[in-house]
Amino acid sequence: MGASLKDVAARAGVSVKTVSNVVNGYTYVTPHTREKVERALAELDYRPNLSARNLRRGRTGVIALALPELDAPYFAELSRFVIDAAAERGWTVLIDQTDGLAHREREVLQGIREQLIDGLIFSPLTIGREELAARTDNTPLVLLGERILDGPTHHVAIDNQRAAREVTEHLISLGHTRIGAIGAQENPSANTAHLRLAGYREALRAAGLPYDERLVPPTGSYHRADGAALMRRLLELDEPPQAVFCFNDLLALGALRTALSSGLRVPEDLALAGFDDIEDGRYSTPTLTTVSPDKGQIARTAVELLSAQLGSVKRAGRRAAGGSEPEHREAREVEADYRLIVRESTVRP
Amino acid sequence: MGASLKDVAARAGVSVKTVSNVVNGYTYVTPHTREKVERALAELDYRPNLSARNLRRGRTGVIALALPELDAPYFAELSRFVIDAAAERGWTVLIDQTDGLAHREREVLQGIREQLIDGLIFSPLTIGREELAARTDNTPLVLLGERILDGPTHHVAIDNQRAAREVTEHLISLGHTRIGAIGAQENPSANTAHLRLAGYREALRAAGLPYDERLVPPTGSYHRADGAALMRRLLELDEPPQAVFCFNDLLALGALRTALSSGLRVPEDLALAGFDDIEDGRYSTPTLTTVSPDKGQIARTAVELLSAQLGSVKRAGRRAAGGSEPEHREAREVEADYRLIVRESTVRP
DNA sequence: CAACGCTGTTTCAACGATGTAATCGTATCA
DNA sequence: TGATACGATTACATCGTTGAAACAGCGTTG
Repeated sequence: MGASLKDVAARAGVSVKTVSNVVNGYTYVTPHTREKVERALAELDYRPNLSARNLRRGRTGVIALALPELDAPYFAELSRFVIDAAAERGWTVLIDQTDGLAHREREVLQGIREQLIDGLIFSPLTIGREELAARTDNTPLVLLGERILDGPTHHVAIDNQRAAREVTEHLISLGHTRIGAIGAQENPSANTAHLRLAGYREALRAAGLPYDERLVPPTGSYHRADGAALMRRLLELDEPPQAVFCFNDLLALGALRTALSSGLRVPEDLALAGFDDIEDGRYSTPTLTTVSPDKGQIARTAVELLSAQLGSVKRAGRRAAGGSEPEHREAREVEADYRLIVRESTVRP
Repeated sequence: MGASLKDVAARAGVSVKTVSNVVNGYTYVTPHTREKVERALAELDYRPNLSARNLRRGRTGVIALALPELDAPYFAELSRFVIDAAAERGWTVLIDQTDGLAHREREVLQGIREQLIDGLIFSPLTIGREELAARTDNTPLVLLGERILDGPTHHVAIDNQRAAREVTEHLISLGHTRIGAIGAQENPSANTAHLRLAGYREALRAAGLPYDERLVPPTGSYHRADGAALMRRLLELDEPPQAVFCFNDLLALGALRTALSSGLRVPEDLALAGFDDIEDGRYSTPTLTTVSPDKGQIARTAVELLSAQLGSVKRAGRRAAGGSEPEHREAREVEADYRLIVRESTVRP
């Protein structure tokens, strides 16, 4: 397979290092030599051996993106943006699926792939503050979507609470007074769920509406099936809700399915709103009112934050003997943009 | 950062190689030594440096999965299965998005990541037989979904033509005589599209129905938007179809959206069928009749085929001097299972 | 008891690339 | 003309790991 620097050097009649210099754009090389080398490079179709280069340089050019499930559309869409943003910096992305399992998330944090990756973008589901603090691995890290406070960790997220509040206010503005929510979670580490719930309650309170627990059935996960099941429970109530805010679009699509097959008209009999703005929601019937986070911005920002950390990490080589104190750059919390998008599921055009 | 074998060896008071032996489960190590070493390993939290290991072994433990778009649900779902199957073998998956662009697909084939990956699973969209034959890189390769004949390439696919025929037969069996198809492609390399079209025509012919080109508008891509647009064109015909077979579920969901918002009832006024069985189609209203390829089987088979090739590739080391003839194991074509799943979009329950 | 064959461990070299320092050649200047 | 500076190239060590081979110790065997 691939030719090595040695092969190229032999062919060009120069030393290995000179070839290396040409490859790396070192300044002091005679045009004549450079040309010879470049011809040899081309003839042998030289490709640097990344393992070797990484071993020497202490960098791999690969970052990991750890997320719960690749087949949840939100994450699939986000991944695409992350991969694109990483590609712009010449990085390759490797994907780790945690399935939202605590032990898998812990493994990711502890750096299963430590030696293979330069950095980690992590969208946690169940991991909490303590686990994060207990992290010993010091691969640069950027968290997505979770606002885990007072940690020394960079993260990117939208203001979930405010967004949730706006959705709920929108439902209230339509005249609904009995508004349900699907997606509350009992796991105390499920930050996102808590924030969205808080936003929902805030809006109710501000409007002087009561908070009725029966309208907020908890769930463990956020798939269509959960949305469908929870909606069924809501419809069984003596006094079902007139509107429901689902904490993500998958839940909303599941709920929509239940509602429609129960003979309800949406939005006439029941208004439905989601969160995430996945593509499905733009083609469902009715189309889905939702919160649209700027996924491109989130991805780009995450990659930038990673890049910044990478810059300040000293080259591998021999680790500074004894120096074990973790670097304490302060964590940057970046707030990404979002928009409330009103569609047919809450307002007939 | 990470401790190296050297550090561990020093701590345990043995040679580096002995530590390596313990790490790699070499048999002949005294329980006593082993224990000492293991303690040191644990104390220093040793993790092998993969770059170094790979450099030495000529393997990286990473395979690439190249596909058009991660955010198309079919590919997202498939990716999850591939990642899982790879994980069982201790491999990590790196994802390459080609966007179905010919030049990106060519790059993938020529091995952009050559030095980073041990193997490639590739789901091409536009690449044809010639490009495949022109491939110089000899990283083990498995193709997905495309039946590119007489190439020396392993591949996994379902029998697209037969499946398409069955879908069409199903529509015919419902009594429809004017059946459209959405998803035909003009690009001669778009094998899958041609096979599905062939299956469709085969069914028509067998039933003695005429093939009407106007009912089969071509498209360049397979997104919801395309399905929606093409459906609009079909509905504008003097004599619109009574049933439409869409070559994938995204097209079908787009078409469904157009049909419903045009006031048609599905399936009463228009029957719709898709292909791929993505989760969206199980929660749409109506739910979607579709062909369900066994994605798990496809993924596992692809990984197995790759594994088999890897086994027979000689360790890196110095490439056999001069020996440049490509190995000619014959290509294995594996046919994966699928099922026709009839749902509400063709038959009211 | 010498030769042999095990087990257990070590030494050495090598994978391919690159940083450091040394070297060589030529032009410049006092 | 000899010292000096600098441009261009090279030798060497090194990153962390592992295969090959050597070696040491000890029990067997003819």
